[in-house]
Amino acid sequence: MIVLDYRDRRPLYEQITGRFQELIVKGILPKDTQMPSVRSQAMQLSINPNTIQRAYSELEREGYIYTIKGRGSFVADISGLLGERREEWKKQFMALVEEGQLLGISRQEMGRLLALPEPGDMEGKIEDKGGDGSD
Amino acid sequence: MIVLDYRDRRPLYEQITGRFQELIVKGILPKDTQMPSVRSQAMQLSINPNTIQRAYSELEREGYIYTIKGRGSFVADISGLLGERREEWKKQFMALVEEGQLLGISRQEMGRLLALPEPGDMEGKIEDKGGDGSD
DNA sequence: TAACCGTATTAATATTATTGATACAGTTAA
DNA sequence: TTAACTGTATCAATAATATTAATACGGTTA
Repeated sequence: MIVLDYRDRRPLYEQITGRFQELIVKGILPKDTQMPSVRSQAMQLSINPNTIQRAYSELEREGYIYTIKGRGSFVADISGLLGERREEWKKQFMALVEEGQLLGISRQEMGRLLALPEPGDMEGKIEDKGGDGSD
Repeated sequence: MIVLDYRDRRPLYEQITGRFQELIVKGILPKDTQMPSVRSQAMQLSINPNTIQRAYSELEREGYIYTIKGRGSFVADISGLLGERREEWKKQFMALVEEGQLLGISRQEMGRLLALPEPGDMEGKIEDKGGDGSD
């Protein structure tokens, strides 16, 4: 199910997380399927169990799997799958905040930007029958 | 003008770029002021000229200074740059905020992210006594 | 108890980032 | 031209970090 490529620049645990993400997203590993145990998977790939452990930790952090200590790890319900995107978003956000500080924009000022409701921020789900009719 | 802090986790060249950015943004180093030469600045700080060179490369890439080979490096005109950049930054920021909201991240949560103090966020090592900073 | 599960801690190692040593090239003035 | 400045490029030494492994620990189940 998993194949390692030692010509790949990426670290082993990253290859493994990527493969499992693919298998899970494609539905090949459905919700609640038990993942191979860290030891069996490690033995099968001839690497250290900790490397599998790290891959699984990542997968869990990103919401792809869940773990029951002593029992095993299982494929999570990814119908939402927002976890990964949120993490990526946070990274971007923090980077942008730092950049803004170099431009002389204080965090306080950023907070004010957050507080300002934007034009068109009024929960656009409300059907406004008196609108301009566009859309 | 520049002081190194060896207790600072950040690399030397990053400390240096940060200090100069501050000095330039605050107007202590006005437009067209000649920067200290890489060698003199290096000697003054007792570090390798290459470290200053790297800092200057960064500053130039970011538009804070310009260089004339063989003559020296000089403070660039940042009057437009800063306002322009801030506007651009705000656009990016608001766009990212909206994107985050689509991912289910509330503005309140974003505010909490802003509040987190970062490692190495303690600026203020520069002695700014209000002098004109000429040298 | 035994045989499985995941997890935490620490160390060895590989990779990358940072700084330094040195040589090269452009500008200016004597 | 030479001499004394300027920035720049290349490569090596070293510091910092990332990656993997060795090992021991605690939970679950039959």
